[in-house]
Amino acid sequence: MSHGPICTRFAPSPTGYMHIGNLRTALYAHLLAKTTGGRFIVRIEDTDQVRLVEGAVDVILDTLRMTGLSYDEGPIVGGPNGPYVQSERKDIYRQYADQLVAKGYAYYCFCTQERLQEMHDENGIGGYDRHCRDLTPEEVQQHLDRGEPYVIRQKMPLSGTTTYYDEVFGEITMDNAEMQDQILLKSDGFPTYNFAHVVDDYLMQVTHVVRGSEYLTSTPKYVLLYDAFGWQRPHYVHLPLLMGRSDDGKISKLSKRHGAVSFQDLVNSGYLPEAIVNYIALLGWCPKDTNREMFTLDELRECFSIDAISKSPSVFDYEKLKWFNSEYIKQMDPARFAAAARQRLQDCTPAHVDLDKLIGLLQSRVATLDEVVEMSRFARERLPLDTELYTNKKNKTTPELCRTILEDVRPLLADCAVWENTALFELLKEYAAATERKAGAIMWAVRIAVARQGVTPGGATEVMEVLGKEEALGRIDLALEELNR
RNA sequence: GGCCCGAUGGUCAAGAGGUUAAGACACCGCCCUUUCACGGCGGUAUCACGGGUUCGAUUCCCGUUCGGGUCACCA
Repeated sequence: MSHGPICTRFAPSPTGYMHIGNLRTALYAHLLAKTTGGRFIVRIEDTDQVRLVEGAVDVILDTLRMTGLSYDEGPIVGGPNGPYVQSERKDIYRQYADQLVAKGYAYYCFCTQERLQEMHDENGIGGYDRHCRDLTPEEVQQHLDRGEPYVIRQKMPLSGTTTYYDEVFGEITMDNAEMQDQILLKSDGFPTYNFAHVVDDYLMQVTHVVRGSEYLTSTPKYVLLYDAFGWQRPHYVHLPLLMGRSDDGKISKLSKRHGAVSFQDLVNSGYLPEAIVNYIALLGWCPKDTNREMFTLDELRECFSIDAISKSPSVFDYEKLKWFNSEYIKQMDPARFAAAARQRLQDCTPAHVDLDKLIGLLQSRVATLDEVVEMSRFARERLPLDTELYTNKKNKTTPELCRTILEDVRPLLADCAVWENTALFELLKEYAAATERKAGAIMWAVRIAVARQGVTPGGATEVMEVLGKEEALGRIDLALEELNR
């Protein structure tokens, strides 16, 4: 591939949340650097003063910390080529923009925003007529003397083509005539992304630019900038986009309208960072020579490679994420799961409920931590019960049969000295044997009566144990009352 | 609309000039079982279309179609 150590960067703008597509970009950039023992840099691209969001940098850094995407240089930790926040590098960009103007690769533009607006067509697709491209130095000076606001634009070649090589997509060629004289330095003195990232990537010695493929067609403009400065172009690694399907079935770049698309959203609804990382790693990349799907970050660092990155976009599938998450929950250290579950349950669970037992039943049955709450509703309240639930084809139960069973079993349970799963199980089995009834039928009747919901975490005796003797018996009484009505 | 990119089941995907075209999720069925879940076994379903090149194309080339991206003082 390439010679010398690889250096990649993750350069998000602080929007206040970490989009899952951005996280995948960060992951790949991190992996590419780390598989080869290279450097990974984090740089904050906050040149849009209008869209600044308070605390947004923390969101980014917290996400990287939670996912384990460690970086060698970046905000707070610093590094040899800092600062790593673009708003703190304002002077640097101006200096390089001036250099470009002096070399004839950029020029001052004094056109008003109103004038620019007028050139946009009905679809808002604009063009700039290069009105100021050929202003004489005297004219420029006159405007400047009048104190008029200005921007600095890149002077694109008017003919010919520009070609660059992308590590994923191969050779990309664009007609120079397609490229606008894009703005490098805005009238507020801040650079645009188009300019700032080129300067920074050069100064920070980034060797591989990893980013989404939405930049595929604007990259020729950036390589022209490298050429103008006389800098060596970096390697480009454009990633296939992450897509979402909206209600009308249309597929497009994953965005908020597709649901929870930020890392924080997913974590808040009970997804584990490890599961999220594992899933998104496989969206657009596939390990060589293996069918394996479960990967820790360390394992990914060992087998990641650019040539296994796919070219075609992939649709984000919440079902598959859920599956990964359930696998990770099952593998979770029980104590850690218990802590997470307890946090969600303790405030809404009545005192008579054996929370530890309940949590123990839950771990192998939930796909997300949030499901812990929904799945234990039965323990929290006496749900409205449809008598038809007593009817079960397989166990051949009917409401009438269940009533008989419950009447029989109620005194036996009341006499039960040790209110514990195994003892209760034995008791009910003895009763089944004595009456020559199917154990399944007994269990069904009892489970429905005490849980009052069709799907429960655990069987009849486990449910009873969780509820405690008093509540369980109370519910059997209630069930009998309802069945005798 | 111009330009750029892409196309293997519903989704993620492996694959290769000759294969019974892997695997995973989802779905369906069966088994296990104390319900549910877990687990086990099995099943339905894919190479967008048309031309070439070739003994042979899903794989290579061209076109079409479809999908996506992009054309900002946003990144």
